[in-house]
Amino acid sequence: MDARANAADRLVACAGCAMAPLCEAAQPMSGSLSAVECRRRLERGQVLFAAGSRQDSMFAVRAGFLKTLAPAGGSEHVVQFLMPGDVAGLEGFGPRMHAGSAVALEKSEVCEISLRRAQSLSDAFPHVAAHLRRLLGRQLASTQAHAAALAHLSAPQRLAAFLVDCARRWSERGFASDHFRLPMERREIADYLGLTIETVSRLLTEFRARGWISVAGREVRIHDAHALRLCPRQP
Amino acid sequence: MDARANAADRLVACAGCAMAPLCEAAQPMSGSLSAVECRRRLERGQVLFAAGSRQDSMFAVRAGFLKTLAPAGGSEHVVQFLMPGDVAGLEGFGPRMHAGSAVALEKSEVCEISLRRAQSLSDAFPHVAAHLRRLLGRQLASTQAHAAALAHLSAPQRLAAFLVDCARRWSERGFASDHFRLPMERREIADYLGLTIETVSRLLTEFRARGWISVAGREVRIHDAHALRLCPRQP
DNA sequence: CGCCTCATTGAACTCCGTCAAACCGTGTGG
DNA sequence: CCACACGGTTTGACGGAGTTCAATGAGGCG
Repeated sequence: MDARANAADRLVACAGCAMAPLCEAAQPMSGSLSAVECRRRLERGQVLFAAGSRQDSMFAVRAGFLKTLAPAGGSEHVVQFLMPGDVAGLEGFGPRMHAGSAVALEKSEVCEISLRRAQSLSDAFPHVAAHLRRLLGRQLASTQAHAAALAHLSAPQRLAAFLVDCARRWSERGFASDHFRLPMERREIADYLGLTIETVSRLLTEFRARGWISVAGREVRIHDAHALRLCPRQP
Repeated sequence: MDARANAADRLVACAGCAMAPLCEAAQPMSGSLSAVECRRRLERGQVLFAAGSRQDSMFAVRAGFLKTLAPAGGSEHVVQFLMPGDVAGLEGFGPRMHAGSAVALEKSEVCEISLRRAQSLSDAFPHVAAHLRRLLGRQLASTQAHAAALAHLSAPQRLAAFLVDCARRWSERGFASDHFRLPMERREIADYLGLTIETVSRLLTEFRARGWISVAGREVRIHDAHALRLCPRQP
């Protein structure tokens, strides 16, 4: 069951992977099959890279889920959740050091590409360089949108937007658009949204009572995405 | 007076400009003096680029101050303030369209570099491509840090951190490290920090009452940066 | 089964937003 | 020059959204 799920994830991983152009560019260049130098398997809770550590690689999620954390006044804060096909470690392009860290939410597998490799591929293939810039630009735009949401949206609006966003990203990978699993704890959702676990829990039951969603543990089904999107300041 | 201030800004602009490597790379390549194709003067309130418009340039602030805005549920939200030497428009590398907009806070001047130009310079000079990646990576890291601050810090902590950050960036450009001008309105500070004007105003007087800062209109002097950094949840 | 972590629910509190009024600096026109 | 208007800022009083504290319920695993 778990193995089958991982296999299914892998199927979409390479086709829709954000790193695919790098791998394709690398194929005719060297004997290796792709730009990926090694794959790493991660157990739940295992750290892929830690804040402050030297950055010499970027990563593509091949299977499973991860979270990335940014330092915030001594503590750390969840800044994004990574699905298969997503990329981690781009923010380390700046100071050559990881500003934040990445941790597996469940048994996962990532493809590692060394920065040297990425750099030489970029230098050899302009379209790879452009692709990396696009990736960075997209991630920057989405992080800005997240900051805007934290600053301006009420708690119900934030949670509703989060659920809709999860469904969208999940369906973009070829899965059901109205049914998905939240692989992270409530605590991590709350952290990501700048709320507390209690508020998240209360709002989920609120949404369920209104018939907008079904929640069973970490399984979520969306019944009325429209209502979630229009979620007013106080539901 | 205004002219003198602008002149002073320009002096640091090129030496410390984030775009400098592009200009230096372009010099021996073509007859032009730099990578900059045109300079644009902006009046207070003038829009440099708008969300949804086609992106074909990036910009370096040469003089004055700007704000960048991200769309947030119909409205817009201030995601950063740009000082001379800062760069705007990188988030458009993704969708080839400006996700957000940029507006001048006061009479300003920016250097415009077309994306085509940036691209060809990147392809010709690997170190320019690496520099662009660094810029994007840095901006990504700082936007993540801002999101973390919005999610986790109390109102006083956010404002204190903002003041300290302004002082740091201002001093990095060679100016006084304890004395600067806030060129934006209270409304824009509040927007950036996810607060209201009233809260910002109240906290500024609070900080002043504690002797941590002096405030006279938009002029700010920091007396106790240490206290600001340690600013507890309720001051 | 017993223990642990995670999740849910309830009640009291509080920070901060909302509403409202006063204040101030600047420009404008009589 | 003064009166006035106007946008931005400050200050006060109040209420509510969301946190905090606390207790209970529900799975997961040895």
